[in-house]
Amino acid sequence: MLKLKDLPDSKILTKFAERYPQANIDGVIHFLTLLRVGSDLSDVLDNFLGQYGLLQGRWWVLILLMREQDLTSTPSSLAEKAGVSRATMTGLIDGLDKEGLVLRVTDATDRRKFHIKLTAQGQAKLDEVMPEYYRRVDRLMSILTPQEGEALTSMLIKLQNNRDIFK
Amino acid sequence: MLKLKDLPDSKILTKFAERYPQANIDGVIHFLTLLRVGSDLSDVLDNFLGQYGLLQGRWWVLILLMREQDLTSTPSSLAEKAGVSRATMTGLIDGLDKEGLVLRVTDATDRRKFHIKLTAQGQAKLDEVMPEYYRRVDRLMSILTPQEGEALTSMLIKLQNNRDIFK
DNA sequence: GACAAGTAGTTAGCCGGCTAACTATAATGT
DNA sequence: ACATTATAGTTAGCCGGCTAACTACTTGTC
Repeated sequence: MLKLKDLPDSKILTKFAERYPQANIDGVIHFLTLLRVGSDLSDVLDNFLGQYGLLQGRWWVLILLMREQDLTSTPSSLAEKAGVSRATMTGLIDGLDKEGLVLRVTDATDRRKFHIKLTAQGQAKLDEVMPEYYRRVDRLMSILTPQEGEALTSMLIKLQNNRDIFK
Repeated sequence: MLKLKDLPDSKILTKFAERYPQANIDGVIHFLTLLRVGSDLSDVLDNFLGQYGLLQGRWWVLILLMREQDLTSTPSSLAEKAGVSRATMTGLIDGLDKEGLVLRVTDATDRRKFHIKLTAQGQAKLDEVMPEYYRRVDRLMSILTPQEGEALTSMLIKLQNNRDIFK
């Protein structure tokens, strides 16, 4: 991804505008800024989680399990909720299982299925990570006023809902 | 990445709030929404570029070259501007070179260097992609008013500049 | 109750990032 | 001028995604 500081200056924009007169420059800048900032913040989050031996994928699995009443879910359901393929979820669960953070339990009535359960160690890992995670997100986001935060999310969701237009 | 529809509901939030009382829930939702929408829009862009045999990495290289006065730059400079490692840039240039979209020219005075030049085919590829790209970005972003777009970018840049706080 | 169709999970192999280590060359400092 | 340090680019190998193909099992239909 391009870096923010390399967003086009006016001389370059003119060159592009001559060749591609239909361009809506402001829209492009807003679009690229969104991609860039999203990607950078994602990197920052991965970096933070890495200090605890986690990455976004594994961390989500633990959180999704903690959300469940009985701390249990299935690979398919986890994949769907985490927004990754079932194949990827197999790998995530393998890793978490190996580290003892989750458990694979066979289903008595449907032998195709597994139940994935958050272990005490898994919960302990979350208890280690989450307070610090919340603290840092709070510090990051507190640069925006609550009203700005609401406005930001509302605009993002508009774009999200509008994204099929791009296809 | 988690899906938007799986942002926590109030029952789940209560559970998390009890265990992690320091959490600023609104901040977390704004943060996660930003990551999610950024990632989804990035996927949409890749998907679009894929229809032309490009991906974000390669596409950026072509654009960065077109920005140059003489359509020429060096691998290091391209890597820096595109925000990827030099190793990754080697691979991107390999691919573009093989397809005839760019050219590697040796430097007469410094034999460590190459000059990477956009070829006529490379320019033609951009001429094929860019008008449609601008059209689609315009359609996507036009869901926001110009004022909203400005506000969005201004907030994103605040977050971007604040991200070291996360480390 | 047998067979077709559907579903859960895994495996294999690809892809585009990354870091670290390497080669070649240039610049610097004593 | 020569040794050291720095720089440009590449290579090797890792990692976490993906899709497609596969196995095992269940469901539904005749």
